[in-house]
Amino acid sequence: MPQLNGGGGDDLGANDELISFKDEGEQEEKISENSSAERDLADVKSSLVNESETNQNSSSDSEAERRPPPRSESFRDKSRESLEEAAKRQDGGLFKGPPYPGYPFIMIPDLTSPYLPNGSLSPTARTLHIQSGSTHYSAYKTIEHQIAIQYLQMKWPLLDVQAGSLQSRQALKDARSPSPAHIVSNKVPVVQHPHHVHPLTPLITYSNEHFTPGNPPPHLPADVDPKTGIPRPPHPPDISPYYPLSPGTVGQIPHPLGWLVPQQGQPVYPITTGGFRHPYPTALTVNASMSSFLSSRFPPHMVPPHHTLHTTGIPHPAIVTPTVKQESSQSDVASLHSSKHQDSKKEEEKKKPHIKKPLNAFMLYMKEMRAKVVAECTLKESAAINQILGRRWHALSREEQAKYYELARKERQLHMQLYPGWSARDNYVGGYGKKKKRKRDKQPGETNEHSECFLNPCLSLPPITDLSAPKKCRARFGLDQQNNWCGPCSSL
DNA sequence: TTCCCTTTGAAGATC
DNA sequence: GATCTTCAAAGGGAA
Repeated sequence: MPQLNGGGGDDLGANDELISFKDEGEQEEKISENSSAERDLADVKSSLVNESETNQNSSSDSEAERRPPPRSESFRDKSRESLEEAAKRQDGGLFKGPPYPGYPFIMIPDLTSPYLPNGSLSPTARTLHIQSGSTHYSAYKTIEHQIAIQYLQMKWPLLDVQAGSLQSRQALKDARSPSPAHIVSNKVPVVQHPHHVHPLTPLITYSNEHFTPGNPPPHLPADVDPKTGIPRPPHPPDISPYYPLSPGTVGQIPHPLGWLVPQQGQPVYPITTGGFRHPYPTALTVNASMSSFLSSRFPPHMVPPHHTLHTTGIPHPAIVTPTVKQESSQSDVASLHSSKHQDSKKEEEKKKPHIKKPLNAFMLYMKEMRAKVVAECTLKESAAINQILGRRWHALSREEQAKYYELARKERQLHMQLYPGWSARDNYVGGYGKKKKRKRDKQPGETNEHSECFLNPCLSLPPITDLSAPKKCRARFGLDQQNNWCGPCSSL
């Protein structure tokens, strides 16, 4: 793992971000070997975390020591080189692989949520089933599969997938099959953490609808983009469980990390350039090299105002056009009472898309795990859920967290590629120092009336003693578990 | 309708 | 460099 290299290679590039790990020591390792329930493990780990936090000063394995030295090389320049190289390969008709091997850019909706409705991990989510077979695909899909294969090989060396082989391609295809038949033969289990879904498992997020074995998309040869030569199927009305695109709104290119948000179906970043129309809006996605390649050829500032939209004209969730309040005759009144400067400023603000910040590791983790926590618990309030997720985050192993840090790093990298001039400051409402919302300041050592709150019955996590709002117990336990409320809450 | 809550991490601003 | 502030997601709840 990168964070364990201690200044070694930086292939994964996440070692500069692993900061939240606590000294869990060998004890945790032993505990991890114990295959007891995840909740118990989380409980112990969380306890260890708390303990280590209190003894942080005495710990020789400080965060600073774990944190590898920052990268000396300009990551941006490095990535740009990779992108250019990838672009050249694409010009040649084939590109061997993405510069960011962490992106398969293929989605399987039915695997993106590995948890059963009751919150348990589904068997199919633990094992990637590969089935042999034969079929023929277009050259485009072959490229996509090669990318996926290479990605799989890199991420899961134990996965017996060979690029270029019909078998592997078919395996990939069949892995997306909704049919239980794909479980029958040539199963290739993927090593995963015993008590957590491999964060990258959802990367194999094919759309079974598009790649049903033996059912090649009939629309493939029907529509070919005259510019790119890439088959461009019409957008089936029921094609996307993620993108509420109307028929004909083809071309939205989901974010490579869209698998992380399968339920919301929100690709994080749009391709701000036009001209590229993807034949598989949901099943196959363009990789970072492709998107960045396009972005590099058509930088955002060269894109007319419609760059806040996809080529389809569908605004991307990552770009939120500032909502302009519809004031009746407001324009007339405003024009009378405001200066031209103010008008122009407002217009700029209106036109300026709101490019959201890239998600950090924890945000990515939250997006993936929120549904599970909601399913496991009866909680509904996000504040309470986030508390649980925060504790679970600390309970994650280093390796598991490292995956999210790596993804977050790629998020930032891609974001930087797509929006070179963007700054987090752009999203500051009212500028720095002018709080948009005032947060409640916690006084250190502040005792709260919720210290009576005890073990969370949902997650078996250590007691949470920093509850501060009267609605905490209600949020945490729900109305149907008022017997677990603390005294003050019960008396409310 | 808008903001708060709540979490962690990243990034910018300030001292 | 340390500290502070804001924002990113989420959705119920409060104002």
